[in-house]
Amino acid sequence: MLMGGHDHHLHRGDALREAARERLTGKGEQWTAMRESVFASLAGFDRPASAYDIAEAVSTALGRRIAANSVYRILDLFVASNLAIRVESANAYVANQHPGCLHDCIFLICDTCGQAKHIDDDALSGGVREAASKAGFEASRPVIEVRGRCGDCA
Amino acid sequence: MLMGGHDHHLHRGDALREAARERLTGKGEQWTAMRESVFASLAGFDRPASAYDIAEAVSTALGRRIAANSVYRILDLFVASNLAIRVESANAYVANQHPGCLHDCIFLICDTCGQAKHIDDDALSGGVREAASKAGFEASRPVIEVRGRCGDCA
DNA sequence: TGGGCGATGTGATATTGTAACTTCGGCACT
DNA sequence: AGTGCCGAAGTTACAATATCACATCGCCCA
Repeated sequence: MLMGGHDHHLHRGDALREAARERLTGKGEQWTAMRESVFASLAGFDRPASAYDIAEAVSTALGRRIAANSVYRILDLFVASNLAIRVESANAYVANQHPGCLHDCIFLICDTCGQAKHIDDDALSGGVREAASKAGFEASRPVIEVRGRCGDCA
Repeated sequence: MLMGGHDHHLHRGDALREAARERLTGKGEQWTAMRESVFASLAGFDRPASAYDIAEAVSTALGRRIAANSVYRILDLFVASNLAIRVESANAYVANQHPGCLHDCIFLICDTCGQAKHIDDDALSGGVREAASKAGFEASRPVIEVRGRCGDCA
């Protein structure tokens, strides 16, 4: 799972949830039961999940109906806090595996199975930022995604 | 408007429409009045336009109601034929200024004014494809977009 | 005790995207 | 001319995604 000699702060399961909690509380935000549920649900998917997917999963987990807009609120917070990343070309979200580090991530999304692989390549993303800058553009959020077919589905 | 010594096949107005027509007919597809209207409308926007924006513009231009799903059908065809490109992070479309050439384009989308600037950088997009390939992924459609603030809005 | 405030609940609605089926119009063949 | 085919476009319905406005709850604290 490790890419390109990049081995810091990669979390799973409880450790990931704990890292997320620390990250959020470190920014002065609360780590509530609802937020924990949403994060756990998001992290439990093996592919990008829509807000509605998450709403349904959380509803099942908690045994009561959670509306999508509550999930959106929390996802927006997560994205702003780098706990989650929005996959634009899939209208969906994934949990960030290393919430403490800022990266412009690159996603490889399989059109066949729907799985998304996350890679970091600071040279590439830096190049994109630089190209934007050269065009007189102040880049705040690069979106680099590749649609195609993953190795398993090839 | 020209970027990086890239000066081929850049069209505007009637010339662009003509290039689009040739491209489409060259692929064995028809260039109908409806498709021409949709293309003209799309090309007339100075920023990415949603299918509904286009449906409304075409409806006004033709004096009768055109449903969004008709526009979607045509936009899908345009995208498949490289006459238009979908801006994933904006759920919108732009006309391709040089429909004859295949590029993995890069869009700089201003969060303030909504304008999108199109740049080509084959080194960058090639790097993205290569990175995907190294990860065992068969890239069919890279999506490289940068959200931020344009020079005019800075 | 009650006022402020952030988080969440709730209902409504807007926007974006698809599906299924019908109708239209040209074209080839008879 | 009549007939059948086929792609384009029309029409209706619906699904999926996203936002808005406002009510409520719990907590801190003045």
